[in-house]
Amino acid sequence: MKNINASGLKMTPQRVAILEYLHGNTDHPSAEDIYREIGKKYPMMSFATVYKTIETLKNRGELLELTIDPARRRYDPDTRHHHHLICVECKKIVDIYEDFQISVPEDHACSFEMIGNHIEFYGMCPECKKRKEPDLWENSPVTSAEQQKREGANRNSVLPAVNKTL
Amino acid sequence: MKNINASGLKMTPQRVAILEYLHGNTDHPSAEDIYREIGKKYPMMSFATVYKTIETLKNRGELLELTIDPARRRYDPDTRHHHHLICVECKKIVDIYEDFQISVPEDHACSFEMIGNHIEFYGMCPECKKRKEPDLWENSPVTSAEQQKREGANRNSVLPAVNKTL
DNA sequence: CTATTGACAATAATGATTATCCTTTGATAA
DNA sequence: TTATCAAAGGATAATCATTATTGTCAATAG
Ligand SMILES: [Mn+2]
Ligand SMILES: [Mn+2]
Ligand SMILES: [Zn+2]
Ligand SMILES: [Zn+2]
Repeated sequence: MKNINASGLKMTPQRVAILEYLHGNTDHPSAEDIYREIGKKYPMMSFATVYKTIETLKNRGELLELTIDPARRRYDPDTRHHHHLICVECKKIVDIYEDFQISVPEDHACSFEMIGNHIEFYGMCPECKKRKEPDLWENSPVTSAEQQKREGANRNSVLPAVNKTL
Repeated sequence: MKNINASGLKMTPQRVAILEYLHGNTDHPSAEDIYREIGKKYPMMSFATVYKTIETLKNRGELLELTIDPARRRYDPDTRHHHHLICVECKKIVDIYEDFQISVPEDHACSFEMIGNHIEFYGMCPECKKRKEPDLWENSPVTSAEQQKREGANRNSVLPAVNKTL
């Protein structure tokens, strides 16, 4: 995501805003995250413009599309090779820059020509861990509202497969 | 995915058909793949039934939802912990059962409680490799139709991020 | 036999993403 | 500076996958 005004693409206020928002951002935002955040400063911005700019940046190799969340695509302005640790509860994503030297043995690779890899780590962030702890210490039954919320969060879970992958 | 009629869930012709299709299947099919295939034998089957059955199986822990393909969800009846190797060209997915013993060092894990991980390997399958080779040996310019097709395939690529991840 | 329940099909609704269409604007050079 | 024009933006319609709703039916309990 280097410099704000890279060569070759026409700079517009909208693009500057998106690039500024993305620059150094480690939140792995969705298209809507980008749209919503920038909308605060530039309410006239169209959602279509966000999508089109994302597409442009992807094609230029300046933005990665993460396929971690089944509900929506997330984007990563850090195009260096790295991995991700995802909170199965709140869906927070943190970068992992370890180099894991993994490689598939020839005999298991089905003659594929290897290009790369990406590891998704699943876990629970400290905040979510704390938020769930109380249940273990309370003997009061959860209210139906709380239960509802919890089930809902689970149903829309970013990582349904993940919980089972363990 | 064990026995067709596991305890607890009512067996119906539709479910039997889906379970039979899924049993031992290593294609990681999408909901539509399942619907289309089963439709050959049972044309009266509803798409909604496929989705509901998928949901049921997921909840029972007998089916994993893969978030590998940004365009659609894919399902895996093999719930054992394993990884996947994906052809960036044709999107074929093959299972990798190696145990990679990877773990994030404490100081990089942001105090997350680790739950699991999943590795996506990217590569090109032998068939796709062969299908692309000719270009290297031909000096004839590609036709606009061929070019179009190639770009189209790239635009809709299952793994746009992947090519860049390298 | 009748009520209950779970599953089905049909179909509507949602939500994210993409496409279309017309207007505006940034960059270039006369 | 101004004319030019392709690129970019905005509004909005269309798609596509997925989810929700509704009425019907069949198996089963009582
Ligand atoms: Mn990242
Ligand atoms: Mn698999
Ligand atoms: Zn969390
Ligand atoms: Zn292939």
